[in-house]
Amino acid sequence: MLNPIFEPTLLQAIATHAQVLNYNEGDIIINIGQKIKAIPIVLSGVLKVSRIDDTGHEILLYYVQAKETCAMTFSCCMQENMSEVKAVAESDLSLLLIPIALMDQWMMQYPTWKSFIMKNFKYRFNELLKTIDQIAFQRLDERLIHFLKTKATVTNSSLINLSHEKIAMELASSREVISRLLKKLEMDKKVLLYRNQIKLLKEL
DNA sequence: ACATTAAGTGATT
DNA sequence: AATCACTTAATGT
Repeated sequence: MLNPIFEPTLLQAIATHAQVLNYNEGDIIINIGQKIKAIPIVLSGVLKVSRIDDTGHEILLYYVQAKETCAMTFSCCMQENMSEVKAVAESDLSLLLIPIALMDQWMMQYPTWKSFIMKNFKYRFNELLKTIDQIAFQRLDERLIHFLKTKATVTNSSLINLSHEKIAMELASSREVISRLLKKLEMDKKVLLYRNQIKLLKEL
């Protein structure tokens, strides 16, 4: 599956050094403060990366999808640092784990590895800028709509199985506020609300 | 039928 | 926009 991305010799190196791990939906892959010992590449499924503040508030940073890797890992792994973020399996997930010890060597040895890392870094950085923009400049209702939309694309379904409480957590807001915003969206025929479920309508 | 959890609402900061 | 206190509705046992 990684064939078109990496050169043959690198694929061999991956085969001998990397391991594949499978996770179930909801599994915590890494938490804040844990040591990072490998670079994860998503083979299938979706990985959610978020930050947690000291009072337990959570804020969604981005999703990592198939053939992508988590750029935060790079900034952490250079010095064998602790993770600054929390990563959770958003769906059933299959990860290719590459020991960080190989990073330096591979960067010099394999051009396709280097460009893969660079490409991901750039993409991730842009995603982060987007979420910063949202938090800084957009109102919460716009953030909520954006969240619902990306959630829908990520799960490939317009039916979102989340409580208002969970959504509030992801957006670092509170349940009541999310409930009221969703209620407005429902009035505008943008969504349908059920218990633990939200149906997105095409008007959104 | 009852307990538990999700969602809705008004008031307050 | 967040928090509190309270109500109402849905769901599990």
